[in-house]
Order: sequence, then C-alpha cells, then structure tokens
Amino acid sequence: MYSDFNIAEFTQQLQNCCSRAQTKKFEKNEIITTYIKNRNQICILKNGSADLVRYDVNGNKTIVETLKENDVFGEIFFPVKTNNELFVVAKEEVEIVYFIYDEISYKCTRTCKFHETLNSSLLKLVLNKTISQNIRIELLTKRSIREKLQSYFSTLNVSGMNRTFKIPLSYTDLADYLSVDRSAMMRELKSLQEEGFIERNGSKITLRY
Amino acid sequence: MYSDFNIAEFTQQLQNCCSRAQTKKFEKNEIITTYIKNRNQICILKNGSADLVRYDVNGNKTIVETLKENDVFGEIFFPVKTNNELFVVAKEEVEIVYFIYDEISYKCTRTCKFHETLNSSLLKLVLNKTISQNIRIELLTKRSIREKLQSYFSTLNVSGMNRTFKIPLSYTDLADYLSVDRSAMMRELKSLQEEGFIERNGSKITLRY
DNA sequence: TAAAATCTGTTGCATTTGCAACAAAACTAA
DNA sequence: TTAGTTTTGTTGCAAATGCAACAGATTTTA
Repeated sequence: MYSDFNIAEFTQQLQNCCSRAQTKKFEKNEIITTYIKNRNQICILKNGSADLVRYDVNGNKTIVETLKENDVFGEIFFPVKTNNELFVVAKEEVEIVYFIYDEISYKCTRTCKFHETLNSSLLKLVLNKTISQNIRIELLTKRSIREKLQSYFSTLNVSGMNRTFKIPLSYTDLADYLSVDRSAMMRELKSLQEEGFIERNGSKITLRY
Repeated sequence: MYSDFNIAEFTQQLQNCCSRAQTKKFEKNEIITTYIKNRNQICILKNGSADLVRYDVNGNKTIVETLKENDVFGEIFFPVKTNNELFVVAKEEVEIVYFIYDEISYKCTRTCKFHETLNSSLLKLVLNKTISQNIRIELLTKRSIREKLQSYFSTLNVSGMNRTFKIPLSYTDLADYLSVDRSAMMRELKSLQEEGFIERNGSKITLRY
C-alpha cells in the first residue's frame, strides 16, 4: 500500500543518524535475535530472508512469520509477558539494521531533517506490518488444510498473473507455517492435484482453476 | 505496553483538530463500516464494543477481531485487494471517531501543537494493534481446540490473579473467534471440566491448574 | 406477556487431521 | 566422493474435529 515509501533510503538515513542504529550480519542458520527481554527493539532485514519461529511446550515448531528483504521485526511488536520461546533464524546470509525505539524516538537531538520524518516513516513501516499480519490471520482462520493451502497460494499469486510459482519454503516448513501436520498437508496437496486444482513439480506449483 | 499514551486525550484532540475527524454513533447490531473501498480510513472506538466479522464463500462466520473501548480499526489495516466481505458490527451502543489517514497526515496546516505529535501518537496506536494481532496469531496457530481455549483464557487472565472471569462473548461467538466448530468446542469445554482444569458456570469460568 | 429468535448443551456419525513410521530422494558437509 | 542429515512421499491407524440435528433454556421483539 505504501509503495511510495522508500525503505532502502530510510534504512540508510537510520544508519547515518546519531549512531544509534546498528548493522549486523548473520550466517545461514544463525539466530538473529531471541524475544525475551523487553528492549523495544526494532529490526529491519536489509537483505536475505529469515523466519520468526516458536516452539511450544510439546516441541511443535511454528513459523510465526516469514521475513524477506525490507521486512521489520522485533520485540516491540510482541507483548511483554510471553510464555513462548520466540526467535528469528537466518535462512541465508542476512544483514540487519536494528535500533531501540525509545532511543531513536526521544533521546536524539531533533536537529537533523531525518528526525522530523522519523515517526511518519516508522508509522508506514508498522502499518505495512499490520497488513501482513491481517493476511496471516486470514490464512490461519481457514478451517481446513485445503483452504489454508489455497489461501497461501493466493498470496504467492498476488498479481493473479503468475499462475505458476515456486514455493519459497520447504514443505516441512510450509506445514509449520500453516500450523498443520506435514503428512496431512502432503495428502491434501495430492488430492488437490488429483482433483485437477493444481499441478505440482517439486516446489513448483501451477494453479488450474 | 504504551500505557503512558492517553488515547482518550488523543481522541479529544483529534475531534478538535481541523474538523477532519468525525464522530458517529451506532445502535446495537448496526454495521459500523464495511471494508470494501480503499479509503485509508482509521476508526477509534470511543465506547462500547464491536466485532470485526468475515463470512467466507461457504457461509462460515469468523470473528476476526473483538473490539473494545479505545481499540482502533479500519480499512487502512487491510490489503487493498481482498476477496472477503469484512465488516464491523456494534455489539451494543457505540460511539466512534474516524478520519482518513491521508487527510489528517498531509493536508492539515501544521500549526497546531497536536499535529506535531500526531504521527508519534498514531504510531503508538498502531504498535499496540500489532501486539494484539500477534497475540491473536499465537492463539490461531495452536493446533487443538483445547490449546486454543487455554490460550484464549490466558488472555482474559492477563494479570494471572483473577482465575475466575466472565467470557465476554457468547459461546457461539467464541467458536467463531477461535475458528472452530461450536459443538466440538462445547465438547472440549466439557472435557476440560471433567478433567478438572476448569470450572464452569454459564459464561463464568474458573481456572484450576 | 406471548411469540419469535437465538443460544446452549448434547449426541451419533462422517470426515479430516494428526501421529508414527519408513523408504527413497535430495541436500550438505567433511 | 562419501557419509550423514534433512526432506519428501506415503501409509495404516487413532484421535480430533466437523456436521446435522434437536430439545430445552434464555433473550429479544412485537
């Protein structure tokens, strides 16, 4: 929605400003951050991709969010009191910019031009996040695995043009993202294929409806 | 998290400012807004309660959000392109303040003190919304009805002190909120009771674990 | 206050989903 | 290149969930 907002530029300004924003690199499979303390931390993924993951008491893994270039994440988006172990894992080499909201927001001397537009920029960032979350919520409220898959496919097929696409997750991860059993999901994929709704070749899917 | 932020005061300022924010009242069961156009509308519930509801093609009802006093909602939080019929229904007499984000944000003459802090206030509002959504997402990723119920109960029992509380929804609505079948949910409530995890008296629940 | 509408509680049965397990394929690291 | 690890694909079976239906309780409306 806020495509007019240039996040790359914003990130650049953030790094130049006050030295309060830091950049850090991570290797594949490294843990970027754990959500424990209440540090009001905000992070922006400059490049690469990552998963926000939760394990519950039974050892069930859930991929809470999939993060790609220019997505924001951080403790500030979560309630202070949480029972769960939440962390962000790099899926490839990534670079992130992170800062503490309060530091950037209040403690800076409001002299640079950047600070005047800071809140407005952050607002756009967070509004975009809200929209993503609502899409996620819509998927999760779907009652059956079939509907969840269809909902997921439709997000990959945003423009409605590319009826063939590659799933950017392993099927194991996809099940953890849809919050369903993997074998049941595979079964459903098979049914969708047999009933002619999709064609499937490895991680490549073609919609046929 | 941002308890320092006084939303009542903010709403007041909003109404005084530029005449661009409007107030409106609705009776119980009236539709407050439908999410169709992309008006970048933001609403604040001044008092009362409401549900953000979706019906899918099969007629399944989902309560996407439950809204109470001082909660924000509006089209701005949803993707432009949506397949679903989304609307907000008043559960009792309500009063809302609404405005179009772009109008407030850009078109005002930036002379009043209010406008200087507008973006920062909106940011806090939206950050709080993000947190609520993450709590909602956590609930929805729970794999079983039992876990969903427990997750829901724990949000009602935030302080951890009031182990007895009244469910602010009918059981019919609760099922639509958890996105599960009502009879299956009732069965699960019965099991929880029989196994001694809860006591139940109408809409009053006492946690026993 | 009576009638209508909605909600609660419950059940039997069908369907879906989860679990456990395993072999084959694909990928990764030494 | 090879051994180890992870992913994919599949199945049988158990458990959970959904569906349909209905009676009684409760609430709303006329």
